[in-house]
Formats: sequence, structure tokens, C-alpha cells
Amino acid sequence: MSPEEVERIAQGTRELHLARGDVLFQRGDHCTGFHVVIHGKVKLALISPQGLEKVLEIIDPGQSFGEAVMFMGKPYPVYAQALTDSLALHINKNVIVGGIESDPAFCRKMLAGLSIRLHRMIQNVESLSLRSSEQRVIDYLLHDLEEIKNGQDVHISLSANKNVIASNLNITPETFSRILHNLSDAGLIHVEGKDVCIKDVSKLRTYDK
Amino acid sequence: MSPEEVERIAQGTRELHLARGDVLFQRGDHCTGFHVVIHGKVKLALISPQGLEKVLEIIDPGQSFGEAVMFMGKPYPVYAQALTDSLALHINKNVIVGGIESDPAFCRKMLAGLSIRLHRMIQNVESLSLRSSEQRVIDYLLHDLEEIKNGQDVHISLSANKNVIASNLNITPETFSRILHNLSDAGLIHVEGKDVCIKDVSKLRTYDK
DNA sequence: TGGTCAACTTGATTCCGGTCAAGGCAAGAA
DNA sequence: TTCTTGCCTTGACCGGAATCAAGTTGACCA
Repeated sequence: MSPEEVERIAQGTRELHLARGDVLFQRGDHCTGFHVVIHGKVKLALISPQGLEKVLEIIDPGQSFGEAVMFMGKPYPVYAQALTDSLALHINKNVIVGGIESDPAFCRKMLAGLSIRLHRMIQNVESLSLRSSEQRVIDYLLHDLEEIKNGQDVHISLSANKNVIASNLNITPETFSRILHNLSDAGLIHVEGKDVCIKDVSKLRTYDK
Repeated sequence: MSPEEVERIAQGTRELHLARGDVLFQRGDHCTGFHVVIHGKVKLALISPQGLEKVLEIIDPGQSFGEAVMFMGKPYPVYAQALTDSLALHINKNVIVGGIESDPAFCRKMLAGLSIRLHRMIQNVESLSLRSSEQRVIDYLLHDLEEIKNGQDVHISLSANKNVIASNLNITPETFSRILHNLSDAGLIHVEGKDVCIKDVSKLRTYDK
């Protein structure tokens, strides 16, 4: 982006200082722009008529969310809540629409961003419909661990409370706990609080009950 | 769109005459453009490692698909197969990219289209994670039936074979059959082959086992 | 006329994962 | 210290939907 572009966007941006539990927007709210998380964590979630919650996504620092809704002229289909004390930016819709008018490259970037998001949702549907809860947990653990790290211990840190992750994986906290326990018994992982150590990546990857 | 726009796009378009069962693209194929169904039906689906199929979407005449993948630089995450003998158009990627460069309004339309698709996938995830199989079937029957038609019989026609619809709703054909039977017993619908008659829309809408 | 095949239904059984209930444990407050 | 409170684990039990198996029906073809 050019310096003047940055400046123009900065004009339409404001900081949001969030305490844990603060709601950025409710489902059904009118969309006035999109958000970027600077630090902390934010969750996007749905609530069923019966009050059950499903966490769609956990937004980490550096990630944005809500772009898609801007272009749709529809209200938010999800609600957003800070999981921890957080700092986020709110970038005004107008600034972006302006950018699209004037800058095809910017437009392509927005299209690419949206496409990636759609792709993630397809993967979400795929894992919900075609994979067992155990497979979903394993997928989560192996998550962005593409490089071959066989034979080495890999340490990862759970990005949120276990009940939030469980909801994201569409299982209950009880089931999540039990599955981690099983994998632990099988010698594939070692769990200590939020820290998980994968003892054998390749075995975990091909684990089948 | 201006006449010259139409002409330009027509240049990059070719017709695809499809027999039932023909595959338009496989998961993993490189994307060269997007498709519009003129007549017939096309399904977008996933296959699990175990060979189970999940139908993501059934594309009816007039609808397009595959736009999202164009902007992503990734291969298709799903495969597409004709459900019936069909005619489809393939619109070349280059034509669209050109349109984005030159026409901000066109770009906005693409963004809006993508957003709607994303919105649909979110609804898909919502129904998979928060609704029972029976509720999903009812949602499907009430589908695009927003107008208040209480007190009147509403006739709808299943858009595909029941096993395809079942897969789309993420249930087995057996379960689908049983649920339709139950709703029939409850006097809410009447089923005859692919034709379903909803006897009482408002009761069906609020039906709760 | 019967044969074959796909689509669908129905019944019996199984099992994955949810629900309910109880308890552990660490951190902070009184 | 003891009492919360939130988070997590564990066990017992249950139920919704899948699976397995056996028909039924209708369309098309030999």
C-alpha cells in the first residue's frame, strides 16, 4: 500500500480497548466496518435457539474478521466477543469501499481474503460432516504443522480455554478431555494444562483408534 | 453490464454439454474459471478418505459456482458432478480478472457474490452444529419459503434424488426417509415421490418432535 | 413376461458422543 | 487457613442417528 493509502485508512480507523467478555457486535447488528485484532483473542460464535454455543473461529493477533459482511448488505450472522483483554482496530466501511473504487489491486486483495475465508469455512463443513470427533481433535493438534517434524517432540500451546476449543471443534468439553486422555494413554501426546507435547507427529497423523 | 462488457466475457466463454454423472472438475484440479448452470443440475461435493460423500451444494439453473476458487490461487476444494444431463457455461478466469481491473462496480458485485456464498457456508455450519437432523429436514422443506403462507397447502418438488438431498443435509437416506415418514404421520406433510405437500406451514415451522 | 437395477423404505441393532452428576485442583478473596 | 469460583476431569448412563440387513417399488430393457 502507498503511504497515502495507509493515511487514508488510518483516518477511518479507531482503537477498541476490550475487557475480557466484551462483545464487539451481536448477531444481527448492522455492519459498519471490519476489525483487526492487535493483541488478545476474539471469538466469533453462534448461539442456537436453545442457548447452545458454537465457536466458529478464534481470532489471533494480526488477523482480521468481519470483512465479508461489509459487502453483503446483511447484518452480522455471528457475534464477536473478547476472550481476553484485547486491543482491536475498527476500520470504517467507507474507507474500504473507497479503496476498491480507486485501486484494483486492493480489490483483488479483498477478493483473495474473502476466498480464503470461504475456503476455511468449507474445511469447517468438511471436518464437521466427514470426520469423527477424535479426528477433529487430531486435526486441530496437527493444525498448521505442515513441515515434516517426524521423530521430534513438538510443543504447542492451546490458544484458548479448553471449553472454547471444544466448542470450536464441535464437541463437549467432556469429550475433548476424554480424547486428549486417550491420545495420552496411547503415548502420542503429553498434556499439561494448556501445553501439549506431541511425542510422535507421524503416528498421530495416521492414528486410527 | 455494458454491451461491450458482455461481448468481452462471451469471448472467454464456452459451453459444456454434460451427461449425467460427468465430472466438471475434481478436487485438487487447477481452477481456470467459473461455471454457470444453464439447465440441469450440478452438485458440489466432498469425499472423505473413507469414501463417504458429503454434498455441499446443489446448483440449479441460473446459478454460478466456483468463483471463489478463482481468486484464491488454490486448487478446487470440492469436486463438481452433473446430477442430470446438463448444459453449463465455463467463463474464463482472465476475462473476469480483466473486468475487475477496469470496472469497480463489477468488482463490488464479485465481492458481494462471494460474501453471499460465505454467508451460506456459515449457515451450513450453523445447521450442522446446532440443529438436529429433524430440524435440518424441516429447514430444508421450508427453505426459501419466507412469505407467510399459513393455512394453505404448499407444494414443493425435491430438487434431486433423496440420497443426494440426505447427503446435503448430512444424514443417511434411511434417516431422511424416517423423518419424512414421521412428519407425514404427524399430518404436517404429504410425500409422493419427489413431490412434497406441506399441509401446515406454520405448524411445521414450530414443530418440535 | 420376466429380469435387472436403482431408488427408496422399514426394521433390528449398535455405538459415538452427549448429558448428568460428582469431584479435583489451582488461584484469589476473606 | 478456609471458602469461593472457574476450569477441567472422570464416571455412569442415555439417546439420536448410523449401520446392517431385508424387503418393496418402479423404470427400463431383453
